[in-house]
Amino acid sequence: MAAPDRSVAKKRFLAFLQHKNLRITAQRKAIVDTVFNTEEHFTAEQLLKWSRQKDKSVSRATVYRTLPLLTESGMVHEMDFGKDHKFYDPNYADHPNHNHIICQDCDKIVEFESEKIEQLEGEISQRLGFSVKSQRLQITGTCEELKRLGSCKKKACAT
Amino acid sequence: MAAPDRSVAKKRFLAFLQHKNLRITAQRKAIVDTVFNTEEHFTAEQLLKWSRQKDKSVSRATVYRTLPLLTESGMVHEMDFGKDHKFYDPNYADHPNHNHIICQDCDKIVEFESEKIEQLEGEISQRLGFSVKSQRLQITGTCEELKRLGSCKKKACAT
DNA sequence: GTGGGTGCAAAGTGTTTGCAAGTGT
DNA sequence: ACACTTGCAAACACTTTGCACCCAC
Repeated sequence: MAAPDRSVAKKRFLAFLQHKNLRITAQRKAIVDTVFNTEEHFTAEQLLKWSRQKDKSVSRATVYRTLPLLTESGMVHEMDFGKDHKFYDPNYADHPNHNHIICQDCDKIVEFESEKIEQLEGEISQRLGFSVKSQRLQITGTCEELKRLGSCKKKACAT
Repeated sequence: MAAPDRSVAKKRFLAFLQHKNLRITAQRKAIVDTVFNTEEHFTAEQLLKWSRQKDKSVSRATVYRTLPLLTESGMVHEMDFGKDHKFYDPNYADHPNHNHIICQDCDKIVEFESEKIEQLEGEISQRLGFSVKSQRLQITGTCEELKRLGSCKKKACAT
């Protein structure tokens, strides 16, 4: 449930592989299935764990070698919040310009889109003599839960 | 030249140290002088190099141990653009809410402030149930030089 | 059959830390 | 004096890579 048109993104990625004469191996299949079956942001390590549940032969190296392909294809976005590991976001096929807000306590990440902000970004970049290639607005804050309860549910659950 | 009120930031930082019962050693002095004598963004490694020009006894470890103090004091901001190392920005004493745009080729970083964006950020965060603690808008793009010449001056010079 | 792909373990990279000696206050 | 600091090098965490075998096309 709650599965948007992820299958489209998946197909696009497989096409991307073929187009580059890259092979669709069992390991890549497991990784790709995993990526496009979740709507959550994930880390390399999580992806490894999840993929291994589908195919135990998936190695860490293959995950790390596949991740750049996923981002290169545009189907997945790499996000660096300054934490020790990067997060990957499989929702870029549908929403290529969304932004993120992350709770400083529980790492909860919420996505949002704002045309106004996009527009402002464009104006400012132009004024400064840049062409925008990508943008990311990261807001760090405390989510309501944290404010009210002193900490977030998610923190307790996040293993 | 082009030295704003950096001396103020420096004094504030030294006061911050005293307030925490931390000592003003020769090494810290060299590091702090370096930080507040530049208006450029720098990396840990650059800071080490520059500081050593003032005091050869400054070690990498001390730089890495001092950096968190600088950011904790609020006088310096840590920025993670997803590159392999972090950048530090000594301009936050004056402009606590500025944003950055970085050239994907030459790493040139330009700062800008935008009240409108700040305002939008506040609105959006509230709607999503967050309280903003800090925000950073990072735009990655190509600077005019890169577009016109195929690469940036700065890249050639950056050693 | 062949060129790309894989797992493994070793190597890298930026950053952190344990320790014994040193030093501001 | 005492607690904070330091440099050094070893340790870390995440990611990348060399290599010999493997397999999708």
